Amino acid sequence: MNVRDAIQLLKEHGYKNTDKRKQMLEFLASQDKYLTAKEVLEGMKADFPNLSFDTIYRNLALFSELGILEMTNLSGEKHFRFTCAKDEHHHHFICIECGKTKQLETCPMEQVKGELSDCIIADHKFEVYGYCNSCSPAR
Amino acid sequence: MNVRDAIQLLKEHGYKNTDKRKQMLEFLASQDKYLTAKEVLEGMKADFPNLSFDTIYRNLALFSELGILEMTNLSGEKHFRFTCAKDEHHHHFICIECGKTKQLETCPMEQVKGELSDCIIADHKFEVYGYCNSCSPAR
DNA sequence: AAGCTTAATCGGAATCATTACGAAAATCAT
DNA sequence: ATGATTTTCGTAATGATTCCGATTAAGCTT
Repeated sequence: MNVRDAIQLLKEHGYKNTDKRKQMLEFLASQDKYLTAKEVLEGMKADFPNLSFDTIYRNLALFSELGILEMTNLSGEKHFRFTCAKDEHHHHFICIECGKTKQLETCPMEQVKGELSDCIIADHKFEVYGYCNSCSPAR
Repeated sequence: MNVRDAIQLLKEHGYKNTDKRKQMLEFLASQDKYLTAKEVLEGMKADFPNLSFDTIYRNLALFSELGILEMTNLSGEKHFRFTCAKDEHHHHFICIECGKTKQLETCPMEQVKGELSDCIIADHKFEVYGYCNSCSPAR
């Protein structure tokens, strides 16, 4: 996924290509981390001083639906990041300090299926939190 | 963990044993699922019609700190459940329909450590969502 | 058992994230 | 350029959670 693909995807689904959407996508693509709606808004203030929260939230939700963004809930707040280049299913390590993320190879679902043979599995969440090599706590 | 142990734990830490705390613990212990603050409040309305949200939230947070409750964030809302009898580290399957939980044996952290040798791991979250055997979707 | 100290609770207001909505502006196909 | 449809703005509404001053209750001391 990249910005061009994302815009193409929007068009294919009948959504319009606006300056704000393009800018949002570019901003999100430039950050290798999960961002809150507020952080996205602030990252765009320079170019669009009157940008509304409605626009941010509506587009974040839309982009997530289309698979352009990945979404997760961190301490009660929605966070979004541009979908990783690697298209396969994956999980993340997330740095508590700087927010940077790292894709993980491990997915425990194959192993867990045996334990849940009597259940219908719909979804799962696996995330690892800690300090990345740049942020090892200096204490 | 059971209600008696929990009350003992409160005392050891200098917290008082109130009727409301006891009732909250009993209610939570009686439910094998994650509950929201509101659900706890409603479960106690019969006995304490004027119970305040402040009391619920304050005690839920306290109980979690002391390890009496397990907490997780489900679609943006805090949910709490009485700590499972099995004291070892574990994760949960959570039924989307009825909310009932099932402990899992699988924990992917041993496997993932190799991938994150350059990071300091502080925490992780693993949850599986789906339909339990009583709730297989009737469609 | 009464008094005292401190913690717990109430009731309601404040905060924060998120969603909703009518009016105005922008996009895209024609 | 025109018109139909989306998108955006500005702001209000909602819902969960936290905060706070005043009141009440627990548990210790005598």
